[in-house]
Amino acid sequence: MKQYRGALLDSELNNAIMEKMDELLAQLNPEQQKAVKITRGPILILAGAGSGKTRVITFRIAYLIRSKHVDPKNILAITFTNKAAGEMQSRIQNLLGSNHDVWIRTFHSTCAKILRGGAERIGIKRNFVIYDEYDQISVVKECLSDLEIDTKAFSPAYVAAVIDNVKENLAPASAIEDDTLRHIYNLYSKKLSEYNALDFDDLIMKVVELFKTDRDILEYYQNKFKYILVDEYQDTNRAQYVLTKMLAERHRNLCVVGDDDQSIYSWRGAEIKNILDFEADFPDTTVIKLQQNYRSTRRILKAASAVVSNNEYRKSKTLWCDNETGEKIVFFDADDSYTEAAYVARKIMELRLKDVSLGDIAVFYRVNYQSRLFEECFITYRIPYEVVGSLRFYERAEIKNVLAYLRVINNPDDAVSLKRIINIPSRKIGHETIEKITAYCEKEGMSIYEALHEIESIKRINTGTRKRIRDFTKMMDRHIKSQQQVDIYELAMQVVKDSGYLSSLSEDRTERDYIRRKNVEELLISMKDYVRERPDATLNDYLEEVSLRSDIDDWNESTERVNLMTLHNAKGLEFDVVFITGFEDGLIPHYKSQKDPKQYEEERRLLYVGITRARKQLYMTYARQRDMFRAGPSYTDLSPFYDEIPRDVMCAGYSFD
DNA sequence: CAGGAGGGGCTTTTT
DNA sequence: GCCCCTCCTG
Repeated sequence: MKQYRGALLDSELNNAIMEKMDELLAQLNPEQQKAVKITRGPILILAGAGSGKTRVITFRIAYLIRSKHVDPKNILAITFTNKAAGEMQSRIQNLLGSNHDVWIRTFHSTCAKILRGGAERIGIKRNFVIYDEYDQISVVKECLSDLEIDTKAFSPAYVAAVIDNVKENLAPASAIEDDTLRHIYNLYSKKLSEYNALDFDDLIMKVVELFKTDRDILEYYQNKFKYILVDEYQDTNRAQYVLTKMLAERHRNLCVVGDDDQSIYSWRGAEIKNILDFEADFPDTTVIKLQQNYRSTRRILKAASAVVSNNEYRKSKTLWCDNETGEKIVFFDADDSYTEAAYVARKIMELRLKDVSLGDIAVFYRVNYQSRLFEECFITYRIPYEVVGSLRFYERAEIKNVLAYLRVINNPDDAVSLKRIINIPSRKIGHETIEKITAYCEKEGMSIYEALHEIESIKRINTGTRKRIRDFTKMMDRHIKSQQQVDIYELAMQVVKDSGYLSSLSEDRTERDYIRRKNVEELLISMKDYVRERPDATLNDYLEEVSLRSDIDDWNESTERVNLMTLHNAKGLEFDVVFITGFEDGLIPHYKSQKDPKQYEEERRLLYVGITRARKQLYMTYARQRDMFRAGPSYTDLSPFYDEIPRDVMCAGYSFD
């Protein structure tokens, strides 16, 4: 009887869900419906800007679960940022009205999670640390100095780029033709494994390695992920492509979504050919093109299409729309960058009087340092603003210092972090001492942290220094022990107090130190929140999350503030009013991208991305003079892309005085 | 041997 | 403008 009632309720519930699903599907155009309903086999969804992509993806996942009764555990959805993942997570939750176990993650966090489970299989310890680009540069510098290579001949940044390139393409070290670079690469790899650290690209590469080494693990994930969806497919690199292919091989229910016109990460190894060649890779692919734009006015769309149509290397498609004609694009030709900023500020004041919400306005620029002028100007005009990016919170020195302490506690082999904090605050343990310890490590084949415990056996260190090292080591050992007993917030609190770091920041009276202290406090508060939200999380979990967090993730959309960000950060977002600033030759396109035609086309796509973010009104500004930091003001030329925008959708902005 | 002071260098975009 | 490296001082 009971069972019968249950079944009845279930079927009622099901009917309600099916009705709701039908209702949802009715909101979609025929192409979008196809994109939701074709669930089997490989599918390529070419989703033009503003074509309702996010909606299609979320409906698709809801449809799989509700209408096709797919277990949420069997779905993997890959997004470009954690923020996009979080948004998708909550949208699906809203659609389904309950929690679900769909894996919605970035490539990097997916891989980190897989490695936490099976890394030991390929000789990586479970508590590995993830190195960001600055940590990576530190290791490269160590390598260069160990090998006595002049940093002028091989700049650390260049070497890091070579290393990334090799890994992004899953190439073996032997593929590096230059002997010196190959040696550096090998030493770099050796150091990372000694430090029990992985860099960003390792996360992907090591998972591929793991899958090749252990068929059982691969099969486990192949069976787990019966349905795979990859968003922003145009921005995947070779390693990510191989990984995706491995995972999808068994069930072949792979849906990739992207827009070749919005591929803007080739410099990070992204291969636009992954999306262009998808049909060749999977011959039975269903191709769906979403070409109706629901976002922008006709004029904005016309400008965007005209610009991008100058690219050779693309799948041909035409975006169209039913939307309003809209206002003309306003182009403002400023005498210099200060006038440009003032123009933007005064326009924003004007918009504000017309009841445009500040949160619906965005200012885009090509490079982060352009934000400074706008910030200064907005402060004088009392315009609330928020900078997304630039000085990233987790990359600030004081934040990295605190995290470095925690990283060492979590993984004492992490030499980069250990060297970072051993003399912060000053304990009078300097370079010379570190050098001696490192030499000892080499000889004895141990980690620095181990060597610190044998400090008495290391020669030529004076007694005072020895004592200070003993004190430091004892303190760290204490924290390593107490790690299990207290939560992350408590631990961090103890560490910043015990190490003297917090008081070292409090002693100084400069404005900067005050800001630093505030930042550390902010970090501690965020840890408290983290502990409250995820009481079971380990220190390792926390550090991983922080390493993979980008700052667009923390950005809060609904605030009443003007949004300032780079064109790259603007991807995936939309605003009523958009300002594209610095519309100059050398910035858009960036001067470093002018020689290579492929890169030049990418700059055009970047502009395309910027233009298509605007719903109602677009402003573009150009400064005839711009301060190139030290060299004083220099004269600029208008962007060559200016001529690609049809004259009839544009008009000149006026100056205010 | 640590750490401050001063000079040279360079800055695209970021998971 | 700022950061990093090097050299010199204490």
